[in-house]
Amino acid sequence: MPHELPKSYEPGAIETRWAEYWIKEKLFSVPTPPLGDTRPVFTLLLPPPNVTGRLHMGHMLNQTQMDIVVRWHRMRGFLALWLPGTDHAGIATQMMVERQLASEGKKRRDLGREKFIERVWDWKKHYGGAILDQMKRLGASVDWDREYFTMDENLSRAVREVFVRLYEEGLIYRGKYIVNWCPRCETAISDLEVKHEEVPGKLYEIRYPVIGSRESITVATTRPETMLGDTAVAVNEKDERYRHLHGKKILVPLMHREIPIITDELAQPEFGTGAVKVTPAHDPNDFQAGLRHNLPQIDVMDEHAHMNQNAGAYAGLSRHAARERVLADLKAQGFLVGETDYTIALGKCDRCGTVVEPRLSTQWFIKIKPLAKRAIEVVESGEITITPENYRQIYLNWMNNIHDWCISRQLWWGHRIPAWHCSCGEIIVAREAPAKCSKCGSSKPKQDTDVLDTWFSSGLLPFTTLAWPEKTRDQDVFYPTTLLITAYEILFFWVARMIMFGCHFMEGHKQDSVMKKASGWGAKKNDSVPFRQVYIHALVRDAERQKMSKTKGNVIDPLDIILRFGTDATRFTLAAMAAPGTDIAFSESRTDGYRAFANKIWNAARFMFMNVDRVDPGLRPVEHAVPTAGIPRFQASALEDRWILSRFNRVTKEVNEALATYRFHEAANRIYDFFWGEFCDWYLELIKPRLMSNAGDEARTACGNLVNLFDAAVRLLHPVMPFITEEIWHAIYDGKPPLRSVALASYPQVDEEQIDLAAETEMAVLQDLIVSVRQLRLDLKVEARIKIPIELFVHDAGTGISIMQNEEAIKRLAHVESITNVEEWRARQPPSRGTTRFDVHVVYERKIDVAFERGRLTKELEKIEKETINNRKQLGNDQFLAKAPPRVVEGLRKRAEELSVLHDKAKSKLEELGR
RNA sequence: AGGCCCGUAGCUCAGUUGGUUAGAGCGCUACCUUGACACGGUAGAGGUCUGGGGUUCGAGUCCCCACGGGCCUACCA
Repeated sequence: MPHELPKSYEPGAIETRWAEYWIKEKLFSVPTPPLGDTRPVFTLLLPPPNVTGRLHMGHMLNQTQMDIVVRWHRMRGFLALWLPGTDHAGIATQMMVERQLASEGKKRRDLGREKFIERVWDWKKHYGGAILDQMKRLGASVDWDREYFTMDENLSRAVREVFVRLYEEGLIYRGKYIVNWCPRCETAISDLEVKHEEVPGKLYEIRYPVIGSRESITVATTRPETMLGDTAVAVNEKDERYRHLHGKKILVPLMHREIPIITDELAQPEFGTGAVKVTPAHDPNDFQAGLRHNLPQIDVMDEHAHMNQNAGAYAGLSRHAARERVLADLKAQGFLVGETDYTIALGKCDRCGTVVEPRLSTQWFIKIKPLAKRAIEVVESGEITITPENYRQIYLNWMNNIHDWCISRQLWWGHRIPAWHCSCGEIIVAREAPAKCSKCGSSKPKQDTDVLDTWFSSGLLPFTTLAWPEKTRDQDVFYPTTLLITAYEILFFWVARMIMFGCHFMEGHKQDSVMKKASGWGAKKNDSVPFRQVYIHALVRDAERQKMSKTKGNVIDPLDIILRFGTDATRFTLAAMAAPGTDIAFSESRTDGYRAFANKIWNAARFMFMNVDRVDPGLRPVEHAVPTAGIPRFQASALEDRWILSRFNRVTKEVNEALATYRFHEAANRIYDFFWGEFCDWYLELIKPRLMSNAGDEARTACGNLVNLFDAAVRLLHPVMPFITEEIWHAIYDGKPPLRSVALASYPQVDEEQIDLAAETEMAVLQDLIVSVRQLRLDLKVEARIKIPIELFVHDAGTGISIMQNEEAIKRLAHVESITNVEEWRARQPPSRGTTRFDVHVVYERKIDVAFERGRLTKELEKIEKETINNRKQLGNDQFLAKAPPRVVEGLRKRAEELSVLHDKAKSKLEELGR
């Protein structure tokens, strides 16, 4: 038998099968389009997950949204390129391999740099692909032929090129500054990689004796151990209390070092004692003050944050131990004069949680202001739009306060800085290793040992993945990328840096003008931007709204959810909950509900096939390879046909609009309501008699409509639920589809001609009637099997005709034996119901529950009266009539009439009961 | 310190520019194995939209304050 679908919906088997098929068939591979191609183009760069990563809910949400958008564009005829790849993740990957080594009792230095890097590549080969394999399970429609890794040779070459150019332009410099240092990772990290945490601490007051006087000056500090490196004490010039001490010298307790008292704005009279110790080698503010006053920089710690020989007697102690010892000694010698509780914003390494140490060291930096300038302009001018809009301001605020970016890392794994140091002191920055020093001619310049911050290379991806610095056809077509969908967390890390680099290195770039225009970007002036739109997605929290974290143990594993409910249901959940700007509290009950939705679709399909196979086994939908409006071959004769066709078109319109504005939840909900609430609940029920009919072509036509409608609905849903729709779509064509995948079929578009307001209104009245009778039946506790007669009064001829024409449907769906037209008063006899269009009375011998019915009616009447009061108040208000739009006033007037009718009915029925 | 977001039915969430009667899923209640589906069908109960002011003809929606919850940015010791 054709069209066979298993009896029950089992997502697991279906999904793995299609996921493999899509990859095997290279369905989503996009070859370079030829010159003269006029198609619209859509490019999306996958935010590269870490090679060390495992799929989490954030990825899942991110990828679901991207896949929806990409599939939608592809089905609308766009040349849709989605570029996948992974990030080499310097610190994380190095940590991973170091851990592996540790289990063998080895350290990275035992192996040496080269061997270590070999190990990392080994590791990458074995475990690095995990997250991409997981992506494949999600059905992500990426172009696997273009998969990249940030350490690939071509991308590495581009990184060197960028570094050299920036250096030559004076935008990269090297210098000795205070940087954030992670003593565990043994590397510098950028400001962004430091996470601040408020912890209770103490503010210590230490007395420094003034030389040549009996006086002393008291400073406040949260880090007493750094006093060992103090080279001054600062007071504010305006502070009268210390005026007499200007120019005096003081003695650093414990170290017996003479240091000056300086006047500097660093010291604020209101805070603490108004005097502050200055430790240029251990605090960024003090560092700046030190430069202003030409103070010595005494570094008292080593790279592990242990005290060094400059710390005198404290050498060898950890910073924590040193603090204890220093405090004890100060106390013993009478220098510690106070300690108060104080909340400290402690900086910790984002990666490993170790307390970061501000450390004086020589690093490479990017002078960021010149790059930021253009990155601000393109957002301000709207060349790049950011959704939701509040992130635009956040971006601009950050950009306007940006600091230079430390890009060197003391790691082994990463892009090694293309600078060579000669013994003569010369530094040669070059694309390839120089044979000899350009200054002294020495033949052995050594390459800088540092590597670049991982974000340095990922910031280049929008163009380096398109062959930059070469100029290629791909670049002309696919750059700028169209959209970036990502998490707020990396707005600064990544998004901002891509914008800066893109605007800088792609300046003057022009996208293929025909394709640009076809894609809808004709009005955009700037093609140097890395993307035209940014969509920031929500954070996925657990059902209790808590942020998921490993330490809390509340992490929801998407693969586990997928295993239990299917990928389609999981995707649908995330889409349906993804209202822009709001976090998602993921709840399994929702996913469970959407699995039921998938099951509903499944069974509706089985029902369709059952009928098709009986009526016309060769029946196939009209092929829709090219975008067509509405459902052209749908033969709308009966009311329900016109109605469902209209509803389909309306929903199609809404879904397309929702997707265009990233309102994923709206798109998902529209489809859900349509498919279940309208198509299954009403349409299928209404056409059952015709499907079963033996008369002429009736069943054949009904089947034809059904198949064409179902096919269109499947295409409408496909971007959100790719697997079940693929399965059913192939089944519709009995395994011999006109295209290799529904993903290549066209996306439904609205045909305004097929929107039929009259049919929708007429249908609504019928639904009201059927529901009214059903309500009465339940109120009267009529047994389900029993059919009952109803008596009806209609208020207008149109309704009368409509009810007559659809008599059989009413009888069947409301379980009615006969319909008799009666006078109004009779139709209002309890038990009855009514709307402004009709009154219906149910003929049933059993007495109604008078008390219950009275209660119900009283409640109804109250509601009507309440609304009536409100309604009259408004209509009686001249201001309202004068100022409100006519549409609203008209609506209220119409409602007033309805209310009066409804009021009379309820009232008279109540009186009826009273008798 | 500055900024952002949230508080709507028992639970999880919608509610685009302020406009008529505030919605969905899950859960709950009653009835139903009607020939696709019990992962189902039919109907129902359940909300003074956190509280208090204000703007407006009109506020869940805009403004202010308070309370509660979350997040981000920041070099004040």
